[in-house]
Amino acid sequence: MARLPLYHRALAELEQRGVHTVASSDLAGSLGVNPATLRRDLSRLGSFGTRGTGYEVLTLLSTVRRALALDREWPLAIVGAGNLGHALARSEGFTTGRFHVVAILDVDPAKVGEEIAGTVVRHLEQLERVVADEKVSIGVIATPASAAQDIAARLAAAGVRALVNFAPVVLSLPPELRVRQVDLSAELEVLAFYGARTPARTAPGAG
Amino acid sequence: MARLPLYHRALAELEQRGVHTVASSDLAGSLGVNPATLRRDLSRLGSFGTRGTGYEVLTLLSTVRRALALDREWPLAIVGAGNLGHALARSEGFTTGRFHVVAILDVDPAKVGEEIAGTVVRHLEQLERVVADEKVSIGVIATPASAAQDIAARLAAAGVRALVNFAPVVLSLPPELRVRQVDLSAELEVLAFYGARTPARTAPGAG
DNA sequence: GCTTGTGAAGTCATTCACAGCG
DNA sequence: CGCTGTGAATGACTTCACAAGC
Repeated sequence: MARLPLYHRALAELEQRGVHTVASSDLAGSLGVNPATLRRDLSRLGSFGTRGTGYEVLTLLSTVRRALALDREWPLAIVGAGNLGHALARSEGFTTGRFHVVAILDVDPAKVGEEIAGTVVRHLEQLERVVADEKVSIGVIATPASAAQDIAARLAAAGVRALVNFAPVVLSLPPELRVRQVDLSAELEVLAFYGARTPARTAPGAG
Repeated sequence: MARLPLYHRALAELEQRGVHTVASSDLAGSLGVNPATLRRDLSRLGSFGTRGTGYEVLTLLSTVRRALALDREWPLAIVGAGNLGHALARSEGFTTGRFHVVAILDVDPAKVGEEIAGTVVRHLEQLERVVADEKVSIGVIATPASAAQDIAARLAAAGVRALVNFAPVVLSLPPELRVRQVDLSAELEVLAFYGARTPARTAPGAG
């Protein structure tokens, strides 16, 4: 369920603000989602709202958190210590909450030994050992496209169960491996596609 | 059509390799897509293959390229020169082909003046001017979540037509603006969700 | 014989709309 | 009354399957 993280974030924010209760229409509205969709999503979790009132923020938050399995630790390994690898290792998303970067790997000897956000870069040779030792469950591929398939296969063989792939290649892997593809140029290209179709807007301030 | 970039990449690669002709089943197979889906997608572009033979790579490539509007220039502005902004400005996806980073903006005076991949960081104040002067059509938001909505609104008002948002917030903007949301922690959370449901795999090498 | 292009069927997700409950 | 939870309706997209054409 790809919308759960969205709900999770919104609920965490409501909790911060001390809100106790929220109606599906309010929560959905702030997220640009149809209220019925939200209610159906939540009903999958078996979660109970109160008719006439809405959902209790605290209860719902912990239900969603448990559904997302954010009540346990998820050790990450980042492969590729280039621009992107650096940025990811330091990024809030990859260091906040239950995700922890436990290893960064690279082939380049010049990068090995470097410390990024408290983690020392190790040589790619050690991939299998690191995955086993650190019980890495999610691998992050931030290598050039040419290396990605090989790295993915090694991560898979080493026992990793899920991958986030930032390299612009379609990975072929055993189907039990969960893969999320994040493709920066594809995002831009999709925008170009639609942008070309949208009539040009008039200058700043107009309209 | 979110699959076009995929086709585009695969076709570019085939062209590189000097392949002249390709069948839908081959192209689709290498991309993990159903051949019928691929054929239907391509037929939307009005593109013609040859029955019994397949598609001519060169023709198809240029058709797809034109459909993606990659036959014109797309000037980008990156807002936020933190870890992610740096990485994006230097990343291949953002510098290759028809996308060009024409401006990088940040509030932090310490960052202003710094040169990243040939572009000098300017102060956020200049956003409106830069968008107009450089005819920026796509804005990239790489700021903290707290700043994103404000920046997005300014970019929109300044005349930008599409946004890629890396900040973990749902932006509320006029609907004629195309927005692509890229959310790193959401990707991880989705994997955690599925990962928790998959039975644990046995140790490396087994299976 | 091989592969495209596409009606028709099938699948999955979203949304409507309302009964049921607080 | 208001809001949830959910059958039923809708809609979007995918896939099948085959006639048409090289």
